[in-house]
Amino acid sequence: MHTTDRTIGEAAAHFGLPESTLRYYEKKGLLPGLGRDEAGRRVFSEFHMTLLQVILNLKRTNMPLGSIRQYVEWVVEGEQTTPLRLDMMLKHRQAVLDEIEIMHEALDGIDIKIARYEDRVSGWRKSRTDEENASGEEAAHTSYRKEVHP
Amino acid sequence: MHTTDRTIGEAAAHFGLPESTLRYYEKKGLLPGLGRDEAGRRVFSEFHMTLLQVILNLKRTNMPLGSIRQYVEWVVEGEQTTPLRLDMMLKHRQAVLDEIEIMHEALDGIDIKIARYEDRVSGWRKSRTDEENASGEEAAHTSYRKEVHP
DNA sequence: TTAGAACTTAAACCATGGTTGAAGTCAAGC
DNA sequence: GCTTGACTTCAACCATGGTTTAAGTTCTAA
Repeated sequence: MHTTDRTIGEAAAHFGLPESTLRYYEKKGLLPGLGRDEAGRRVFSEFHMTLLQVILNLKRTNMPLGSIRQYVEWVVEGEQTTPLRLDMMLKHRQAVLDEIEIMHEALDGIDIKIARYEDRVSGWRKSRTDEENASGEEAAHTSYRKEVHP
Repeated sequence: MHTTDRTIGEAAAHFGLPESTLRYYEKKGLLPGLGRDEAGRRVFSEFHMTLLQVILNLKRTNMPLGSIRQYVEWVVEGEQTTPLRLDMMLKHRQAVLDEIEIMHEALDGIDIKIARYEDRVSGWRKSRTDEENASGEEAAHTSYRKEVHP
């Protein structure tokens, strides 16, 4: 039992997670070899704290818990799994970069909406007289309303 | 019934989604006013195709269906909801940018692992004689194995 | 006119990622 | 010695985002 060991409460506070999540992660095999003290309480060693940091990095990039578990199993198996881990991380990195690019593209569509809404609102400020300035989606919307409430 | 109208099969093919997902979206209120033909089949108008494109942009940026539904309801309510929609989109855009930044930071941690694994593998190629070159995580891993299998 | 493809509904089912509740144990301070 | 807080287990529950299944209808083309 090392001085750097932590209780579940301390580990949870450190990472800003509920204790229930850490118990759940252990149950899911993400924290292999997590010890217990004489009273049966979980002991988070420095290794497990480091591992948790890695797990959270993978989670924040949307790796499913099942894949994280595979990765952790390879870590436990030792250095002979290095090529497997390297391959997994390289693929994951590319998947994350792809995902980020897709989000950027989707953001472009959202920015167009923002621009249209800002124009509309500032148009309202310029003149409250011309009530008919629908365009784009709103035109489609109007025609939809014509069809449904003719 | 317009010439640009589509069946559920055509709409699904257009967006690369299963038909079941489109039915599910309608049930969840994401496709208000979706019509039926004489035989009771869904009719996807141009408005609904445009709306679906917007829905998918929001989804690809991880907006929950419940929020998308709120947005769609505001679209149906008309132009007086423009400020609400603008506010929602601005907040969402910032949330997406934040999320992308968090992913980039997590990627940095992953890149460090990749570098370590690549070093290790190329080290193996340089000399197969020195079997003890553990560092970082692997050192922690070793000490963990000492604790668990002493 | 009959088979097959394409659609319909409602309800059940599924995976993921947790959260919550009940009932109990343990160590420390009053 | 007794309460209080921090922990334990196990099972049940939950939300999200669909997918699947069963049973039935309808258009299309040979």
